[in-house]
Amino acid sequence: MLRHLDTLTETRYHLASMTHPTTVQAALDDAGYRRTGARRSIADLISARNGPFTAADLVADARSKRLGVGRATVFRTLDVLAELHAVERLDLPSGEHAYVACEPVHHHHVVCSQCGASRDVDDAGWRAVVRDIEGTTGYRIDDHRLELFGRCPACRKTID
Amino acid sequence: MLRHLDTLTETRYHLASMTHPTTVQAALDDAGYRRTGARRSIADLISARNGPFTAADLVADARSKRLGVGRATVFRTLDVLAELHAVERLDLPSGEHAYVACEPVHHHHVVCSQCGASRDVDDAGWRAVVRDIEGTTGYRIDDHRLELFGRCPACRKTID
DNA sequence: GTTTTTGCAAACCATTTGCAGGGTC
DNA sequence: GACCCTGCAAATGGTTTGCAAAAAC
Repeated sequence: MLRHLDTLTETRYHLASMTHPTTVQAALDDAGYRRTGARRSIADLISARNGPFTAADLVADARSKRLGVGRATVFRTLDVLAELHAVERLDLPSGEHAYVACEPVHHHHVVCSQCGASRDVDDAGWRAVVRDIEGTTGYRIDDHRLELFGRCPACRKTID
Repeated sequence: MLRHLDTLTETRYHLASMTHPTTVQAALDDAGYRRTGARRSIADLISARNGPFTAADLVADARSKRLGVGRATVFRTLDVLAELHAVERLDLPSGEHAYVACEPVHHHHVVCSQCGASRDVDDAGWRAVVRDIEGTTGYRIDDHRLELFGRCPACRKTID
């Protein structure tokens, strides 16, 4: 079952956002969804990606590989995966959505503004900040949305 | 020029997100945009709101007050205001955008998940967290997006 | 009078939905 | 065989755009 990653076009940035190839499919299986060709294809396409991707990206992937997977199914499957926390949904300023494969624990990503490589970030003082904010505002914070953008180490080495 | 706020329907939560009534208009003036009726109307509508609002909200406001302001103009003006940082643009999970009037300095908001009241939040340790993340990931963070949700003090006093 | 703005309606584009056929269990 | 899934195409809904008329400078 373990699939090799030799075919990846970008191999430099697996890092933390890289998920085990079968994790996505497993999430569907565990939740009792039927093992269909379309879902398997989509799971594979997601596993083959490293950085954030959009639904349109997957549709294009599926199309170029002639997998015969419809737009609607891509959206439906991404919806399910997001609900299962097999994938995290980001809200882009453009109004469209991006997704990243991830483990089902809450965490955040830094996305490179140049090459798009993403990394997970641990709670590093984050909890403390939330507590502090609760103290000064009186609000009891129960949810948040955090996205970080910047240049990754590799890109920073380039002149520009 | 100073406009009274007596007509506000919600008066409980001015708090920090409440901007001086003329701030929005001033931003347009300062940037050299023409003083038109439509822009003045929109500036007023924004100033009359406290919490986050959507473009559709403003369109509805304008319509109910028969101000004769078109949808397109609302969007165009919000775009300009966001660019001028007279308004902050939030990306809702639904894919639509919300806006909050704010001062042209970078800061964040806590939004009450129950009544919608919002407050500004100072940097309270936030900078430290960013520095820490830069240290552990090697990324040089130059932009971020942060939204906090929780119940405000007033709502927490209610049974549920 | 020139240039910017505006409103309208049509265009866009990501996402959703209705539905009949097809695959899974 | 029953029910779940899928693809297609049409519908949706927020946002944008083309354009001629209107307003600001």
